[in-house]
Amino acid sequence: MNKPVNQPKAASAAITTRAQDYSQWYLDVIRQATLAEHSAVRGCMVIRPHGYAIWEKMQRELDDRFKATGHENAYFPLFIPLSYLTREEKHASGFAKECAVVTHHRLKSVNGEIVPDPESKLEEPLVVRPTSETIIWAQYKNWIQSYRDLPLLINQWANVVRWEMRTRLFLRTAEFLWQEGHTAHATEKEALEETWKMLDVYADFAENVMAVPVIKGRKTPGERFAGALETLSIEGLMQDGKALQMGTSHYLGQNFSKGADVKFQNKDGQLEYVYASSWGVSTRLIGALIMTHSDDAGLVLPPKLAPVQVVVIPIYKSDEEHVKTMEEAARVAAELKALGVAVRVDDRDMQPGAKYYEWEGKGVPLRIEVGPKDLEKGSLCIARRFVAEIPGEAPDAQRRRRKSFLPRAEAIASIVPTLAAMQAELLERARKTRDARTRVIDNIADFEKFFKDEGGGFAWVHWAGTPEQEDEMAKRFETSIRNIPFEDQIPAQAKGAGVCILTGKPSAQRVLMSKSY
RNA sequence: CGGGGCGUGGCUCAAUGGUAGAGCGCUCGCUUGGGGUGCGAGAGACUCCGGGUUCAAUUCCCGGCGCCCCGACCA
Repeated sequence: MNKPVNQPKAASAAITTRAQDYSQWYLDVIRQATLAEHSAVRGCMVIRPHGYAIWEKMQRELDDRFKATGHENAYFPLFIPLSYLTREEKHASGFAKECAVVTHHRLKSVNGEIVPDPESKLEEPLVVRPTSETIIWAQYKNWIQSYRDLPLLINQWANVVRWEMRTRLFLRTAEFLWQEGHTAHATEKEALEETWKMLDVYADFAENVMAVPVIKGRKTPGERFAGALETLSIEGLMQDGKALQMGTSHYLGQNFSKGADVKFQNKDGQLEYVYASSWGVSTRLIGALIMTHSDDAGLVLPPKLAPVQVVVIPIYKSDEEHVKTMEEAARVAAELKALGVAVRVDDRDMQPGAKYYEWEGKGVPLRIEVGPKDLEKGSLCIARRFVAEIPGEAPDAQRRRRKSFLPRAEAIASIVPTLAAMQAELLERARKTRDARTRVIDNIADFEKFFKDEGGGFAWVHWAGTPEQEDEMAKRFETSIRNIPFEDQIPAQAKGAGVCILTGKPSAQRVLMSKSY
């Protein structure tokens, strides 16, 4: 008997910039936190309850912001007649390669095999919506006649399907959940204002709810939404140095109103095509959340998005202790609930340590331990999911530092402020991580060094190249222009005019370049 | 769609041309309980699908499907 012993695999690989390891780490966090998994259906994802609860929290926060800016929710069909999609040529060709198409409406048994009934072939194929501009504007034609009907500010929460070549949980799945806003306006100015306003809503959500710092800017023409005159985006930087587009807002001009023939009569009695915007964010944001905050112990959630903000764990030996600590745990939970905290008591028959690992993996920000000693002293033990890092610190030392024992009343009173502090700390931490991976770069040699030797990140560079030269950069360095940041997004040391990093031609301002998802 | 890797209990992985093992998880019993207690018993796999070679295929070959990495693609 000289067989090698199979070592159980560590809970997660270390966070690293190597693509394969980072990808494995990402999947490990998702599995450990039970957020989602692959479905048997190609490229599709099953979102587990914990993952879905996070999405629900995101929905609520976003929805509040949409309502506050005058929007209403509605719902439109899943199926788009093929002819609708082709009314806007650029739009149609932009999505042509990734559409799921329904061609039959009935099944039939042939030699024991169930197949689409050839006799049930649809006269016109139906496309499963990859986005809803066309079907919504077909409807808007009936809703809009007069300037009095404008602006029309509608949002839809829905699923969409894009048959992508390569999928990745949350980041790019064949089917995903999102919201899409579709607004109609009487003037170009108003539609543009809406486009910019909703990008601000997204940026506010990303930073103040997700605790992910983002950079707002305009996409280059090549990266625009198919059919848009202008596409704005917010871009975040993940822990492996790759950028993630976290939300987009499009100015559509009159392209879709012309395609669907939506005209209105203005105050002067003249017919005019309506101006449009559309904007959306998706479950991809959950991917951003994972890749921004999580660590080797699993998921880290900002308190505002944690379905469980505090978990209370009773610790006991005897039955008597069990009863008493459970009573106290229930009291603590009730008091926290009254303060508006999402709290859960974990009374499962398990070792306490095992529960700690499990809830940490799920990203719960705070844990309260209630043991016999606490009952005796009138205290509580509060453990944080994360603390500021001290380089080189041993895991045990950090673990000790994460716990604090406080008098009961003080402990209860500290929860809400501590959650608020952790929310702020996460944003601060993410900002530092991002800034440490951000460089102002003025020549190709430094650019190459940054992306090939130093792990890469955000590069502020001057650019005056052609689209072909953008492709050249992509081939050489795997980088692209994430966006052309707004003036107020540019850090002081990156402001001002200069010369293009590739061509040496004059450039008015820097753009944001990086590798990306 | 091109290049590479992979597909074996729920999870992570071994092994083998003669129908399979481990760790973790799960169930039961005792034990333990402020960071994954320990011991014992038990359940759980037609080795991704289809075909070929062979007396014999989980293993070798071909095709398909799926997953991971790179490329292409990605409002």
